[in-house]
Amino acid sequence: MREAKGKGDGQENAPNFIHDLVREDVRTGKHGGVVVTRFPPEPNGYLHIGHAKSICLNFTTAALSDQGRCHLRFDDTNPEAEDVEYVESIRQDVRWLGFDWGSHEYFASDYFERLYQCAVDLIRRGLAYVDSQSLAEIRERRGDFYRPGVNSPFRDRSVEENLDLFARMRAGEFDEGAHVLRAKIDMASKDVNLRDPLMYRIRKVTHHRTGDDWCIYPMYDYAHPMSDAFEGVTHSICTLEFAHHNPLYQWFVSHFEFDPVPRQYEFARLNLTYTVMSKRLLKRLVEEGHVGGWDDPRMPTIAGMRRRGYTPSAIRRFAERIGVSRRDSLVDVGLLEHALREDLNATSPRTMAVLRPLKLVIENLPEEEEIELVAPYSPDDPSFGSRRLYLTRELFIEQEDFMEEPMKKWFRLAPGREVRLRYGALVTCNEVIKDGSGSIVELRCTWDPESKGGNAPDGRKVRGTIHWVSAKHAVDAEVRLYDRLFNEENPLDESHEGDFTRRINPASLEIVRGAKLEPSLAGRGPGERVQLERLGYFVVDPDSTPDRPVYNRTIQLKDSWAKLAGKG
RNA sequence: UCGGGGAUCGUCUAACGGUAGGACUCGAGAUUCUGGUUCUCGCUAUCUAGGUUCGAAUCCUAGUCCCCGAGCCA
Repeated sequence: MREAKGKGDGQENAPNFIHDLVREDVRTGKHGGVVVTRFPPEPNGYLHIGHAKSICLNFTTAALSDQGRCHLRFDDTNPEAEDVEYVESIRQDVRWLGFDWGSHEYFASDYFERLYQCAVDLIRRGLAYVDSQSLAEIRERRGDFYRPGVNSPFRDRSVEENLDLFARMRAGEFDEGAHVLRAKIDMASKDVNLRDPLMYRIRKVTHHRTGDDWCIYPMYDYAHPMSDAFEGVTHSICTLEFAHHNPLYQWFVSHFEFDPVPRQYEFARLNLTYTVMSKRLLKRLVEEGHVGGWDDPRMPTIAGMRRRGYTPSAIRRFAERIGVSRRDSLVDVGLLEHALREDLNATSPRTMAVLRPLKLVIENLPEEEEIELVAPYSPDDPSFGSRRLYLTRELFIEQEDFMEEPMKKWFRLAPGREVRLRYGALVTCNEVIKDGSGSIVELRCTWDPESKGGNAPDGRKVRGTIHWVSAKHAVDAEVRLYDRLFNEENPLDESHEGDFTRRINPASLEIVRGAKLEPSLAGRGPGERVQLERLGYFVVDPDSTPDRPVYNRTIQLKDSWAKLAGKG
């Protein structure tokens, strides 16, 4: 696969405070100049473009040092929400984006025994205790933003009793909710996360990897920093909502002799216009049938974008261009689309297809004649090669490319007007045939045989060039035209009426069944990308078969005519 | 009523006491067998009010607004 070269893709000095800071650490030789990062998804859903930003950041940050590496770690500490189904999809998505974690694939669940032993160690040192309050009591005694918490009556249990209780929790002697293990920090802390946070809870649930080996499971706040430390992570990068956990993160890792001691850094998560990014909301779109699934081409999931025809390098370049900072932002999806077009423009072969066919008959071309033409796949790069087209008496052109009463600045076909059939010939429209109801069904034209191939023989100016296919050679196809999923920049804006699903764009998918493809488009397999000239970039959908090709519109070309026409 | 984070063109993001720059968008033009691409030019910003300084987006003071935080979720 060709890649757009030149501007971007790792070469630019992208704005990124994490990179700045890590470069400084490398320069000063911190951790021996080595940088270890990790991408830590919970296997409970599909990855989306927001995760892509994080993946790019983690991998490119690690690449800042020669011996740097980025781990893929599944944060699977909550068996109730997680499933192996997601593990493979996550691997596939990260790989597809172009990143390689080598042998460094880990699961928090692989650390359960070690985490348990570390917890025992904390108990021995009087830094953790078993609390036997009910959930409601714990919540009540935690206090709130304005009032400090109150110590649990179980806070001062002896080490022996704690050890015994914790062992029996593990052994399955207690019901869910009977006890929890808590870190003994400070119930009066202004930071509610430090008010004796829970480390373990009892869950008699089968884990997707450890089965029924465990009935106590560590909490994120404990498992995450420890996992980072076990793996030798140096820079633990996460989104801003975890900033409050940083003191706790440090508390845990500082109580053991880790080298290096990992440190957490936070950045602002990605928000994009005209979509939603939360797993919960995306799940609703799927479950309520607003879209066809997690890989629906309208979804901002990696799987959806892949099916839509996005390229990994466009996503990477986008991630790099938007930069990394600590401010909340809502990135214009136009930035993503620009990166996409930039890549597709450089890599897609040009072909022709007609979405809404209008028959055009060349009266001075005999029925049996087939004029063979060679058309390049790229207007400016011969290495793309070429394919054959056939000019015949009956052709299809786009309904939109004919206007019976042309408005001003109309360059396309109209009665008495001459246009160029792309790589074909110059044709002039003589007559418009209509059916009983007055709709145009056919155009009668003549062609200038001197213009074969599309060149004006005498250098005469022909402003309009339109796409076409030979009726005899055309292949029928289904084409799915996708547009943005929501009508509003921010579907979650509270000033709107009702639920966010009310902002779904009813025209986000239009299925065109009678599209006519040029022959070269028929044999292409799922994932192949092309430009349909003047229409946009398209990709073959997995639903496609040799007899029944299905193309998805990835994105339209920029259209300055639409802009002009729109202004009246 | 608490704690933490953050405010720079329409959008994203630089400038770290010394010319507010880049990308996207938008506008004008050139080129063009895609009203595409490419090229040229242009418009648009430091949250507010004070202060320090020869000089402030940057430092100080006081405000304002936004985001996050009280799961046995991550």
